[in-house]
Amino acid sequence: MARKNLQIVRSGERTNTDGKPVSNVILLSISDSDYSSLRPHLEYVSLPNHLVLHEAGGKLEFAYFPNRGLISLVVVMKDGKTAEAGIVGKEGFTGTPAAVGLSGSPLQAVVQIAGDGFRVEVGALQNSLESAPHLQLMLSRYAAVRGMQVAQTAACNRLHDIEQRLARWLLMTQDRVDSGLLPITHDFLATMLGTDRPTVSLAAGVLQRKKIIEYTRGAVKIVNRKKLEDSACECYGVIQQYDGELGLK
Amino acid sequence: MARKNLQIVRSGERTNTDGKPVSNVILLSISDSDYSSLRPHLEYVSLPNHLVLHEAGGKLEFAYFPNRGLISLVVVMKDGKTAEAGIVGKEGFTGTPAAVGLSGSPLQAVVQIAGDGFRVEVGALQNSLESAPHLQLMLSRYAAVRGMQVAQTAACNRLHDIEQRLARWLLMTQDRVDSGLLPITHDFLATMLGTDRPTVSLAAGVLQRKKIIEYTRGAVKIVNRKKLEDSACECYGVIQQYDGELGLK
DNA sequence: AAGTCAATGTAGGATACCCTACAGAAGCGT
DNA sequence: ACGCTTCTGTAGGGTATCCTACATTGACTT
Repeated sequence: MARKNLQIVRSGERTNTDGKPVSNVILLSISDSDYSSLRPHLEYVSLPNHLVLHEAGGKLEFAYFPNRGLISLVVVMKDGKTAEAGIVGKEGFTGTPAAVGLSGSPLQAVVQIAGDGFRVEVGALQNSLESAPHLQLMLSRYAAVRGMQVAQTAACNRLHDIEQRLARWLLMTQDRVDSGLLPITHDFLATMLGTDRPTVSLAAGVLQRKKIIEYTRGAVKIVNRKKLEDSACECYGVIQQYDGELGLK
Repeated sequence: MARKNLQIVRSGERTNTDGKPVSNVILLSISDSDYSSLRPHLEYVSLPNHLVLHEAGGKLEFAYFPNRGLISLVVVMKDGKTAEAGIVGKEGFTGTPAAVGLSGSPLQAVVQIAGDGFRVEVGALQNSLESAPHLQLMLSRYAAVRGMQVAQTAACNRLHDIEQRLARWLLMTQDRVDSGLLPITHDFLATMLGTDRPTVSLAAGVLQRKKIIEYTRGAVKIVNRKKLEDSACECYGVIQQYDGELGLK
């Protein structure tokens, strides 16, 4: 059983200059030389619940590479309505526009499930990229894959009902946090799914009565993953497939 | 008034090896050296109505750089339902995944308004990119901007009603075809907007009675662009703004 | 001029969802 | 134990839109 520690040792193979271990998949996957050019600029940060990393429509200051936890990318309308356009876990990073020299983003980046990670100033990232072609490619590639996922989400938002979309969201989230217990309220699910809280409670109630999930105040537990996949729309499979193309999963 | 021709002369400054003039904005904006590495591979193609350039979920064979006309990127569900995730005119190109070394795309690319343009084999494009860093950057940047537009669309699909979305679509389309007369049927609008044909006819009828558009069989004419902008949701403005960040418009 | 096909007009029922409101329950601090 | 806040349960009316079906119109063919 002591062998289990092997994995922990591996994830500690890379650290930032403060000695904080890296488990972000992109940072682990790039070449040594590319990583070393970025490493001096990696600032370890904790990512507490509901922290807003970037305001919708604002200038990008930092790119974030999560180690753990989940960041949601949310479109915020003028009337306050919201809908999620993408989620980022340890397999990705936020601030994709910065990776191609753009300075703003219409998306709000908000911590949906607490965790930690590293942040880099956009300017420092862009400097590093000039001498780090492999990193450049990995970031562009991740951005392209997430673009496809967002496209699928766009159609899903239009064509599928709340129960399917809720199931899809839970599955995607579980994939990114490696846990069947998701600390999330109905209210925040409503923000993500672009609906209101009672509608979420209704849909969650249905899934709970089917013994697929269980939930209490502020946490959803996935009880029967198999059935949850059956409840989700095909969009989950499509998105998962293009995740796989990254070779990150 | 003869000076107006200047623009036409400019758009004829670049040609492919067959002497076909280029008016695709990306191809016109890149450096001479980058263009010359791509030029031998540019095959002139006409883009007739409803031609499918790429099937949803298939391998990418060609990237397309439109001169004129409009290409829609459409998500197709298993049950045949569809929703548009993005549109490409002369300001862009299709095949964004190919630009970062990926081979597939979940999106169907279909000609929505006839035109013409150039296509390049994905392999040839990827070869050219290695020695064309500026092109590489422009393609990645366009992909990133379109990603933001898709994100806005995703939220719009969830939060805004059919009349607003129809208005937005008409505005975005007019921006890309430089014409107030759009050859498009209600049926295809339904495919784009992720709804059914009667719903489109209803919404179009409302706009027509308000003297904002006029339509006959297979064509929509924008009569009052100002009012059309008032009818659209804020998403149009957001998308337009990020178009501007490219400096392409 | 008739025939054919594609595009649009329209209707009526079904339904999912939105919106608001309020009640109950669980956690948290004092 | 108490009060306060947050979270969830639930209801009921209103509405957009979906779905199906059918009529009508326009364009093009023969």
